[in-house]
Amino acid sequence: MKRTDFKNCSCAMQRSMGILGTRWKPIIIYTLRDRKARFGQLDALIENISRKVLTSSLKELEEDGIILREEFKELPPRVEYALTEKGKALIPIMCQLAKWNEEYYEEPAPLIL
Amino acid sequence: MKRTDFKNCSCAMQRSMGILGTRWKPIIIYTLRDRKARFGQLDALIENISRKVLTSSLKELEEDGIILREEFKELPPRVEYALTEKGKALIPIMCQLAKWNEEYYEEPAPLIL
DNA sequence: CGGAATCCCATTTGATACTG
DNA sequence: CAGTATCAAATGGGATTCCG
Repeated sequence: MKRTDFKNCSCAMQRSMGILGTRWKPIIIYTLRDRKARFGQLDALIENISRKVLTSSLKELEEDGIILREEFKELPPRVEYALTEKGKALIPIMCQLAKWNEEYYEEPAPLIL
Repeated sequence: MKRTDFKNCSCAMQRSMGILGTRWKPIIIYTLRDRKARFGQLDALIENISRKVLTSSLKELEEDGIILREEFKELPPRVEYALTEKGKALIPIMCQLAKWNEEYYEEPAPLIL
């Protein structure tokens, strides 16, 4: 069963995971919680993400109605990504998820070299 | 970069995804929100999950301090899984995630065959 | 600048059968 | 019952190059 098939499951949680159940998508949404951002900005803001994953994730999130892609016909080209209402509804949830980690996170012991 | 490497990132959201950023783990946690459950119960309650994925997910969630595995020395064997405090702290978040989907979910058009 | 295209590897997920 | 073992397949992910 592929992930996107989850979207039509009878369980709401499974449907949510059909949209969000990857490593990077929640991070992208979290990054857009308080700003629009251009492709290059997202690439810079999100550590370690590759352009390919960023591209495909943005496309899928757009298809799922989470983000909006706005293309300006300029030179050099400019594209801005922002959350839709449906996406904005996820902001508090994403923030709680980050906060949850901070509350239970234990620093890894520093390596002595 | 593998998912588990996320756990030591500087970004709290990335660290959360290092623990939860898969299809099935949030669903497992959600299923345990109001009950303990045995392995077989989880397998039955969670539609379409395979035993292998269930096994490995439970093991990792235990390592990450999200769930507790209690093994009873009986015959036939009995094992119960329950959320830890750290895991319980995720319950409201998981519930909001399910609720989010219900609010924005549109029934797929029925197929006419 | 914002991708798309290509190539390739790693990880995740899955089906099935078997075991203490 | 609660897993393992095994094998296979899908998906995710990354590096690099190219283009309008």
